[in-house]
Amino acid sequence: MIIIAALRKSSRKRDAVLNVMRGTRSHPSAQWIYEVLRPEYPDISLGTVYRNLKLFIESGEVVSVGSVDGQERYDARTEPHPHFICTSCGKVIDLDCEMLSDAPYSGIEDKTGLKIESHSITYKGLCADCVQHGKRSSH
Amino acid sequence: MIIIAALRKSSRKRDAVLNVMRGTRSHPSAQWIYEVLRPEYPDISLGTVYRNLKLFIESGEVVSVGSVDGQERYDARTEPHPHFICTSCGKVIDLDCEMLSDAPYSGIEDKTGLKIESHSITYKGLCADCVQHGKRSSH
DNA sequence: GTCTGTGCAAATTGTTTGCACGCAA
DNA sequence: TTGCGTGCAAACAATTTGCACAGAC
Repeated sequence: MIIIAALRKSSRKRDAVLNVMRGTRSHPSAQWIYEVLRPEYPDISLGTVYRNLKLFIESGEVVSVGSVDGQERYDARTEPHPHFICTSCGKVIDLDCEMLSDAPYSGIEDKTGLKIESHSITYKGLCADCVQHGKRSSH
Repeated sequence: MIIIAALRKSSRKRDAVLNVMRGTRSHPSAQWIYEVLRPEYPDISLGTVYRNLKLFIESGEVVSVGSVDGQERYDARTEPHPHFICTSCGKVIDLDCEMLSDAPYSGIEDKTGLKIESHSITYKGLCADCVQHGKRSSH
């Protein structure tokens, strides 16, 4: 599928979407990418962002972090790593420290008959900024 | 907040929503709950299901498992436990085995300044049924 | 010519909300 | 009476899609 990705690709806007994804640690939404690209590509459309994100997800170059406040958030760092989501401001932060060992798959699979392909760990709470500003969890 | 929940509640339909949630292990969507309740409450509306789910989430009696195929899925078992999501049929399964220790919070919090309030572990892949029937991951 | 990527706007879909009514205190 | 729970339908918002066109080959 890397081959497929290599075959089927390249256009200025498509590349730009991937570059934005790779150049940020903010785990963006489609809307955010759209707004970042508009200055340089004034005629880009949100549909294009969505279409290309979907392609990148199929090819494995981008991964979804889940949906925050109703918007899907994406990540171009595809090695599994834990995320922290601030329930006040919606910020998504990488927690590079402490990863679940990637071994337990086989044990679980043997017992359950499942075929596990990925896993994710997500912490929720208040980010440092929101703690400082006395924000409260919006739940 | 248990007190608040105890004060503000009780209506046949509201109780019915919570009972459905507590009586299933299927991690239902609002739509699913609605369809289960309709035989007994033919005039119940989807809005009521959503409104009451939101209340239960605020009171902590129900928790969201995340969104699967565009629909939010809920769980009345609120103690943290890992989930498996089948990327072919959308089934959500409890993995009672193997839970991340709940200790690491303080270590992470000290280093990062975050206030962690919850965490979740989610595995994705194919469930036993879909493996057997040769289904493929829809990604 | 064909094929692919795109803008645009319309359609779709899950969820929320405004309003009026009905019931219980 | 006041207040809360609800049905209903409209509103909303994120995402998808149909269509016509542009540009690469």
